[in-house]
Amino acid sequence: MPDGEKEPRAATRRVTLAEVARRAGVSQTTASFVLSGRREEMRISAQVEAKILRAVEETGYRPNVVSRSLRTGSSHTIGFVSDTVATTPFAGHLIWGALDAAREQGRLLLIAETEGDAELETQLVETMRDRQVEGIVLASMYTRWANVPRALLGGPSVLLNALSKKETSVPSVIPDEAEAGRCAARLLLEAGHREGIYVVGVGVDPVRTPKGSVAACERLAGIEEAFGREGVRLSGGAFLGDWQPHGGYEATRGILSSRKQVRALICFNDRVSVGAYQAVADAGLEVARDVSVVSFDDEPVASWLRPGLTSVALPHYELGRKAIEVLLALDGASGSGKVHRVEMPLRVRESVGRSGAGLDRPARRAAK
Amino acid sequence: MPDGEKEPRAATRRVTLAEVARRAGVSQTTASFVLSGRREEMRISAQVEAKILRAVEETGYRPNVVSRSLRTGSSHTIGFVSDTVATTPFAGHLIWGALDAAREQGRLLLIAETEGDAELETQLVETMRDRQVEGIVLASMYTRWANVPRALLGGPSVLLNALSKKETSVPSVIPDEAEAGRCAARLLLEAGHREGIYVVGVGVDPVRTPKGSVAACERLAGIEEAFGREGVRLSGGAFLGDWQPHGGYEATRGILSSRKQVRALICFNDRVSVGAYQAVADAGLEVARDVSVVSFDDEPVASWLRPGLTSVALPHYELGRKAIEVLLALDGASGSGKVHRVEMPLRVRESVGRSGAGLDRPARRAAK
DNA sequence: CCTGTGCGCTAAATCGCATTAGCGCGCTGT
DNA sequence: ACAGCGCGCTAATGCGATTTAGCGCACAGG
Repeated sequence: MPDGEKEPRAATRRVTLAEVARRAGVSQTTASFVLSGRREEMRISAQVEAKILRAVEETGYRPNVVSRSLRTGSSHTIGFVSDTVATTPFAGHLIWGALDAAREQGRLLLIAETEGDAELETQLVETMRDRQVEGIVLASMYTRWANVPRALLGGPSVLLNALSKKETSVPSVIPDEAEAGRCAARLLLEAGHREGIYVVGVGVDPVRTPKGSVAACERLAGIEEAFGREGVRLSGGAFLGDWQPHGGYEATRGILSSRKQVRALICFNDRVSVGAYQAVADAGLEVARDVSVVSFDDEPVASWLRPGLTSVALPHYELGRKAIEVLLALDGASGSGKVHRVEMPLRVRESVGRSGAGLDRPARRAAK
Repeated sequence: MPDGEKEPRAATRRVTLAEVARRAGVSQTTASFVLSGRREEMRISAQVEAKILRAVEETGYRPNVVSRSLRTGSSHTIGFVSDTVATTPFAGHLIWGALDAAREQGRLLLIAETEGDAELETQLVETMRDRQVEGIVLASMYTRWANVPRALLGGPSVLLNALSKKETSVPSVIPDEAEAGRCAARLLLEAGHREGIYVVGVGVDPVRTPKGSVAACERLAGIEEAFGREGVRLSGGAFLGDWQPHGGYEATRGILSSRKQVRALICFNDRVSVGAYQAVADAGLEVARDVSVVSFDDEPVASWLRPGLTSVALPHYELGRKAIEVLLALDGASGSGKVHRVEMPLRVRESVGRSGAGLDRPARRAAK
């Protein structure tokens, strides 16, 4: 056999199964059976198989997935509808995970974005069903409570990073925010912190959290639970409508100036932490030595800060994967509203110091 | 008419065009013509049209796109294949723009990711063609030279954020990096800077740029062109293999310690700038007052830094849009390798100060 | 009265594959 | 010798739309 000569195959008409069959001198049926791996089952001889495979090779035949989908009713495609893939940049990892899981199972993803528009959401879900998707993942970019649009009930679906407000049969995949809160609290406890601990992002005097944010509520609950178990109480908190650096800066400045002792901050995301770092520096203090900081999300910026920011990571990649896995495992009436929680791993860096490391420790005994 | 009672339509079998036709008492053909807006052309009476539309309304008919695709050969779907959507988080805006442009033209996006694997790339492109996509956008997450995989030639396609190494018929959409370089340089010139200007990210003594990076080459070329026109020369540069904060920090530290006067830094991306800020602070200097900084990309972090980082933005959203527009405007043999450049807008913040603002200006006269 | 023409609609083929039902052949058993 | 039974394969149908070819009817013209 000579060296495989490869001409740049022109954009010519595609080869069909019928042509392959004709070339191999068999029926289309036989070719179909062989190519779908049902040779044994259909007792097609090995010779015939060889002829068909050769014809496939020679013609460069590729099955037309559209046609197959029409016949079988499923397109090996999954719809991924999100409110905002792009506006929350690093949540692209949700898609990444979903993409990987889908590819492993021979699926592609059809994606669309609603930008929070409910009508558009319904429309897009229907457009996807029109394309015979096997199922739909409805993703939110931050963990929140959402309404399940009716259109979603027309077939298999999964909520990603969202919980239904009402009872529903649609399963959810979300990060385990409560455990993340406990994890952050335990970390501070282990470093010896028992007082002068503030949360930045949510209020505690009257509990106050950004609207609809599951993350805020569950993280706070987790934090208070873990502290409560050790008899420790938060010294205060600062509510923020959105968790951006500027708000974090102002809030932290407020905390640092008006209270007595500030030993640790639990910032509700990394952007807030960025602001907190700036405020700590402005106050002539040093993160870790004077004020410990724990954060959530683990965005890239967490590793860019100095000292490196210890953060409980949002497992976006894993969430994306899990959503696809749950979706594809769904059959019929199963699923039934189950909530799958994915662990949020702790990324330890240098922003937490031992209690009293930077100052003498007058308050240590006073605790409890 | 009573209030529209809405029962949660069960996941029942879909209504087909045949059923609609039967219900309206007309042939499938007629129904098809009406629904595809060819009523006038086919001289279908208005009454018949009304009957059909009513039947559609009553049954909630939605056309099966798969079937239509089989017949027409196109699925109103565009393939979007990227090397890494997710690893470079904020480039998700590429997808965002593409998504918007596609939706405006009634298309959905089928996406996949190669993670740089050429074989996988070919495979995915073929998988998409198997699904009868109208065309394929092959996107790169940073502007670079790339090989056009053969599979791409099997139909319409566009390179996004990438240039072909060889002559090709595939058009490209990329940011106008050279103009961005000129823009950054002009900004410094306007602020009175004429010396003590360093680039961070690429070398200048022997020119040295990260492998395959169009951005690095063209930005540098633009910078030198704009400066050259005014008789200004770069005082030096620091090559970095990858543009991350740590490298930026080290490089800037080197520049600040070993040279005489450092008045301005042109950092080749925002991450490098993050490191540069830290190094400037460590040296007891202040950004803008002592050392001006201009950057590229305009990632979110640019606005988080203090003082805010002036940066020439990568127009990801616009790039994504443009790619889809170019793709859909492609017909047949047109396109033919045209390179579309999208303007990179300047985002002015506070990191550039007037030359000599922070010190007395002994060197000012010496220039030229 | 017959033919021709245009109007308004329909029958039927088609897209490419999966799948059900069944065909012809050779072998076995009585 | 003939029925019965697998074996190895094929004919034909259907998925749900689009589209080509053409049908019947009413009306006009000769």
